Amino acid sequence: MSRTTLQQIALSLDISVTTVSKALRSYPDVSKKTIEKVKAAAELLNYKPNTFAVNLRTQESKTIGLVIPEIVHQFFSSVVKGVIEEAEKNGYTVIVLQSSQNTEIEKKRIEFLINKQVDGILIALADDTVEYYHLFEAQAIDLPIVMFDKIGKTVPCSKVIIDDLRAGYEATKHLIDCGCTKIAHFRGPLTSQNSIDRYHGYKKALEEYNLEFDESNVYHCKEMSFEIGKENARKLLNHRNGVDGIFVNTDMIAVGAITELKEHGINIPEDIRIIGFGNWFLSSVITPSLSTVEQPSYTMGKIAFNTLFSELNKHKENQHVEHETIILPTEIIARESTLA
Amino acid sequence: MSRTTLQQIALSLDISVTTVSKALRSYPDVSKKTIEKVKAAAELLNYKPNTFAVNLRTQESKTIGLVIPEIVHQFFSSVVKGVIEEAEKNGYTVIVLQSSQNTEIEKKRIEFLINKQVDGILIALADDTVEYYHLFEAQAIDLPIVMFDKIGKTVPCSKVIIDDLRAGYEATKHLIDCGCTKIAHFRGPLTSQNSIDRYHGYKKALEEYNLEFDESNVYHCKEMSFEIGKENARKLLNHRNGVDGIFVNTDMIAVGAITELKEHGINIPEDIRIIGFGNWFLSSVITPSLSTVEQPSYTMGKIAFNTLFSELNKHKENQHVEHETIILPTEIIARESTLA
DNA sequence: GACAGAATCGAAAACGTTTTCGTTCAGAAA
DNA sequence: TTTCTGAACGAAAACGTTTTCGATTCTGTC
Repeated sequence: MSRTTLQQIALSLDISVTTVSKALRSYPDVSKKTIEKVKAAAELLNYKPNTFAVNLRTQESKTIGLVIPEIVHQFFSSVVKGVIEEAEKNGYTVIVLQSSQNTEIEKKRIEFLINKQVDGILIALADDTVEYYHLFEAQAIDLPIVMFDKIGKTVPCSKVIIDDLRAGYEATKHLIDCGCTKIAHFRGPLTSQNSIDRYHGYKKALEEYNLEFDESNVYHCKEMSFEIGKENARKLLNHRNGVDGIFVNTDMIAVGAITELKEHGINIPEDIRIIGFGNWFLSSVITPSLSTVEQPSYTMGKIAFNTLFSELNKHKENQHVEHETIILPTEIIARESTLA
Repeated sequence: MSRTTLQQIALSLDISVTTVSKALRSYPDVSKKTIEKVKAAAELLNYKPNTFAVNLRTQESKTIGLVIPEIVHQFFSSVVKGVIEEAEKNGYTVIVLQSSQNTEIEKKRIEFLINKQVDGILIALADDTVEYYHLFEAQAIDLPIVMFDKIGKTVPCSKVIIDDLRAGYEATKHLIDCGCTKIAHFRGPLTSQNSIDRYHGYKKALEEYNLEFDESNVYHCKEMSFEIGKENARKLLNHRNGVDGIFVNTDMIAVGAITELKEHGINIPEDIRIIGFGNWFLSSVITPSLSTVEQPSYTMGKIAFNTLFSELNKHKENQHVEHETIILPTEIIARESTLA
């Protein structure tokens, strides 16, 4: 009752294992007649190649690793979906791992994938990752890496991202367009490239529209949680400083902020306008609904896989791979929280 | 620059490959001295066993498959997290696949996992799965299967679930306790075991408290979406029938319903009280916040993996495996939408 | 010095493929 | 008849482990 092997097909047709293997792969040096015979027998005996043996022989696993900071996360789970679907179409399997936004764990995950002998790695860095030795180690043994969303700018590999600076600029400009004159920013972790760029976009918009930039109106969120949003909203209320608009680094934080502000009797958007980032589902159903920046996740996953896939193929042909950086578009979604 | 092999360690110490292999696995028939020597050399040469070869030799992959209906889904992504973490602790890798709530795709996924030669399968069935031939096929080749959340009651395997009937009963009872006398139910797909059981729990509660059961107050949701919630809320308003409470099969549908009801000027909880199911994060931040049934997801993932893990081990020892059904507790979370 | 028994090691097979390189054989060309 | 060509097939090595079983060495005992 065990799996059919080439051996068994060979025996049943009284030919060699070699010929069976070649027939199934349609080698030119086996006659059409035997090819048909073998394929029929394989079908009949329900032959499925033994993955372990194939892997050992070909030295590849048709498997890639996908490392993300968090799994229970609308953006990342959506990326995962895109990657998995695209991988499936191309005969690849994906191993999903999470770094829990922690460089040390991220290192372990990479090492795990190296040991598992995956063919390539897709990764969105943890926010506190500032050194890339673990990635270089993978590259040293010729493992192709493609980064997405949370990248290290100095790592020599392909990248799939959005233009966070531009998006931050647009979000801030949206508040200005709605009449805000004193705009605060809830920024993300200091080492997160996304957060840095969105922050710069925020500053750029203020400058361009001749609004005063005041460092004390920038609130730091060490993590992307609802609680942090509430906490910073409280700080802002103590300090206030005439703020009439807030550009928040992430929807989840913005939702926390809105909740806290409402509890303190602040009217949104009348007293303070708010725009978030990411266009999470929950932003559309809270009261008031949250304006935000739509950011592609599902397609980012698909594109990330496909660039890795093409690198894998070039790699197999020993062709030179040119690293590319793909920038996906974002879009302002205006809702109640920024009504003019 | 390629990976170190047992061969190379053997050569460097002038002993046989056999001894190296045995030393690394601390066989009793190799001296302590050589064991140390070998382990030191392995460390020095940065030896990592070749997974492909190990798999082929041992005929196991230390990999399991996990099939869920949807990845971008708070409940299931949380299960995934639990499974992956527990797997990692025990040296297992997990391949995550989604069935998109579609039996045909589910069959393909199972077949894929069989071909990939995973050691076991964890699955939450698609809602429209009513035949289990694809699962029996896996079991026929001795692949252990553990089902969770969305199960087929007649499949002979271990299961990790909640008591949906009881939870449905409790949820309905909660509405009754809050003073509702005419309670509607938004039920899920007709073939989903969860939905069936919750529906029965609903009926049981009505009976026990002598409230009239009226089939026309049961609204059918073929899928678990926000839109379906709005749609059914609209139907309910047309029909109304004096309904003052709704037990909704899923938080997402409940949120859609609340949104629609608010748009029609219905006050919640004054006019109609609502309780959902699942305790999704968004339920706590919408207005009014949604009462719901807390349902373990992360722990369900952990426990599901662990039961599969123990079956895998028994399987290896050729021990008989006794199938068990583990029922995890649920809890009513009372919020604004059911204030008395 | 002989010998039993324990301690230590290694040869070889096996897992199931893929691919290189020969071999065979029929028929064509000489 | 001999030689050559090309089509069709197969033997064997290789991928890197693990494990069985036989061989060797060592220890201590009489």
